[in-house]
Amino acid sequence: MVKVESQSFAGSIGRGANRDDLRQSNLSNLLKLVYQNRTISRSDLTSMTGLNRSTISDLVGELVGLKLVSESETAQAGRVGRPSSNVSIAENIFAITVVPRYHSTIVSAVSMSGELKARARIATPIHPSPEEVCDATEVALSQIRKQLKKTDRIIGVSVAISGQVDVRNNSVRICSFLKWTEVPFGALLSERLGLPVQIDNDGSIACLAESTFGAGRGFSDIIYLFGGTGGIGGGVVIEDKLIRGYRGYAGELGHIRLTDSKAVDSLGLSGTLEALVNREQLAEALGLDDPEDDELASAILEASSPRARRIIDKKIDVLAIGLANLVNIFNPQVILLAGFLQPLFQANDYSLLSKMRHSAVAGSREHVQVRTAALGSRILEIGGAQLVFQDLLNNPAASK
Amino acid sequence: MVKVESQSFAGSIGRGANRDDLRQSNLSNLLKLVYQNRTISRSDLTSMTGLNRSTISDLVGELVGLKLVSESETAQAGRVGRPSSNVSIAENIFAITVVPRYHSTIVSAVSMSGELKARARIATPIHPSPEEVCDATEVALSQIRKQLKKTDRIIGVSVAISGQVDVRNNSVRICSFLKWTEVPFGALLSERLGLPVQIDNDGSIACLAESTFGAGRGFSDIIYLFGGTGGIGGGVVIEDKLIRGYRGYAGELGHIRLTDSKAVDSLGLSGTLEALVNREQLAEALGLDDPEDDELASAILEASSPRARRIIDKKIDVLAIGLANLVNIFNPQVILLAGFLQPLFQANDYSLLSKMRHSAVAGSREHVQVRTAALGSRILEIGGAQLVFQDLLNNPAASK
DNA sequence: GACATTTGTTGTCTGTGCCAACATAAAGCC
DNA sequence: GGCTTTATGTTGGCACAGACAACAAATGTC
Repeated sequence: MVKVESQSFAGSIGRGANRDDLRQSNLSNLLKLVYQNRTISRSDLTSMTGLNRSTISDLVGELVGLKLVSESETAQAGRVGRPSSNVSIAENIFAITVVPRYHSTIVSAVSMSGELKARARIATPIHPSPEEVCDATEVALSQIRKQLKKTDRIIGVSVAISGQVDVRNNSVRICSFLKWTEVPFGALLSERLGLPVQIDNDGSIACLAESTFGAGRGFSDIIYLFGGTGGIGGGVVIEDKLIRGYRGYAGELGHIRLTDSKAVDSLGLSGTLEALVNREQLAEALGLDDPEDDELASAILEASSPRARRIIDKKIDVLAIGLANLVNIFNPQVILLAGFLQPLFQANDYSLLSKMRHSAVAGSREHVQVRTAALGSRILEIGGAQLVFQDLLNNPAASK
Repeated sequence: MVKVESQSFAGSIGRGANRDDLRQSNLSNLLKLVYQNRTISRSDLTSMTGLNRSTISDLVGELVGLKLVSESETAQAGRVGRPSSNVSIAENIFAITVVPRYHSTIVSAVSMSGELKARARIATPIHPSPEEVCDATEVALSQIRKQLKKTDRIIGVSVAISGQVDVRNNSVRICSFLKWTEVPFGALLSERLGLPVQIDNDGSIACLAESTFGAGRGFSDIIYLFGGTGGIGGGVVIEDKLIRGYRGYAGELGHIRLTDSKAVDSLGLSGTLEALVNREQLAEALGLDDPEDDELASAILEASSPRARRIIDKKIDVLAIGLANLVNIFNPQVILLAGFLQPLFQANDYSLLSKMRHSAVAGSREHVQVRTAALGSRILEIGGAQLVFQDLLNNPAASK
């Protein structure tokens, strides 16, 4: 599981730890295991944590008391010995995810058990003001609340921004798509809804989702690259942790300069990955006008005209160099490609891989795998929910 | 302080923590604080850890019992109240650092208190075999042992390799300067000396030193770039932790491709930072033949011929783009430049900074600082020693 | 049905850090 | 100098988290 905040007990130098922290740390670890597996047996918890049976019993009891997990009946049998009881994550704890898009804002309710229980799409102007997004979210939330049960609890809200987000101040630094600059949207929306709000870059959110529940599961060092209409975004996971940098702007992988080309990207930077590999150019080369994602994907895979093939090959070459740079910097286990980068990879994986390896240093290029992302269109909801649950997972006892 | 290994208690999901781990974690934190400050008062330890006075008393007592620290007299006065006693790191615990160079291998003994107590330089061939470096180290070590006292303890050895090191297997993947490929040098030297041996990339070692005791002190997100005869190496610290990647090859910052240039670097990769910004070209442009570091530095700073200035400016431009890429990827607090990159920066810092900012994304470019490195020619000894002490610092009680 | 195997529960124990009270050592004040 | 004030070290008792052992419960095996 990928951790957003390093709360790991006594992690940073200086702070000592007491018995209370010990308890919290163990509770947190246990809850994370249950969250990640949705349902898990107590005996598995025992063996995975290495803690004593009686301790697990005690800890699970506390989590049950906090109504964060529930114990269900044995279920699985067939093995010798007394069957172990199952522990399941609560199904009535919800995160609200907000995704502003063209023409509309999409708000969803995702349970801790991973279910998307309710969804509302509210029309907004093409370049909505912060207030207009707040309005839309408020309306959507009231609609969603009606669909939830009385016992359901909403614990927080996340917003996926396709731009730069200052995660320390919970504010949008710059978002060209929304035409926002320096908007303290976290505080704004939080005051309006009366709920804690976390905003984050969409690439980081998607990376979080993909690394925990998607194709990155089980890997500790991951690079995630997403190609969309807004450009190329992504995220980096190192030792199971999403890197954020000093302010949270880390991971602007699309704006890495690779060549001397004068072509510019969405931020006006020239010769970058995003400037040379983008959706519009591909759509144009394939004769498509504002295609859907899957439409573009099949067009890329089935392209036959020499011009289109040439352009696709060129983009693969540039992507290969971009990936090689990232391989040299991070020595990752796996690179995940999403959005239109996915069909680009599939169109000629051999070429991409061999050219990437050719530009990468010996050690790092040997083990690295390139894969397509596994999560579909709901990825921002999955990642956004995780962002919200993270606090709870890190500090279960505070949820009273 | 920068941690090499994440042992941070309950850090990775799954493993639970018991009271023993709690104690070890607190002991470790305390020892790290003493190590980092060389000498520190008990009251400072209390306030920095947040632990109780009596707990600190107990823990320090245990560290004294382990002979890892010693309590000295009050020393500092002037403030009201009973003066706090000082705790100092042991001065008789040593790390051996091995640095293979042209014509010789340099072996040093560095104490935990940061003192370089003994040093031996043994002549070796230009491209020594692993066995020849082992031989040299063995001879040097016996010389060094004579200079140490009976009570001095050597706890481990580190080797700084100017090449790719698989830190998992403790082996050299490839080192062009030594002409080694796939050499399990850690095991080799360890068997010969009967001491634990850790090998690592010189850039990582230098980064470790600079971030803990040098110009990176106090920063949590650091990029370190070193320019030497072998090319450009470096390291990256994120949230106080040196990134290693899957195998330990991370941080090959010199081999990032920036342009379409056909110039190749030491690994044969074209258009990379190292291919375009290197020592040989600078020396040649300045009319120097195999200059010393300081000689080259002053020549860069005092260059007057138009051709030399033009070449220097060109290199600054390329460096600016390289730094901008790193800024976009990592959103660091500070970038540290060492080796010949240092005078290059000083030659025209305004140009470097403005061009770097021009190619970087808005958020990240605002806070980032560029500084020159603070540690001098002993940096590999300082960092290498830290590598050796890391294990002890992470697990003080095991040192019995 | 007897037995082995695995898991959950309960009571006891150990050890770790906290706390309060006291002792100690300095500075400030008269 | 003697008093108070302030800050620190020390000591004994305490609370509580997790380990451990013994027992109970639930399943499979013969």
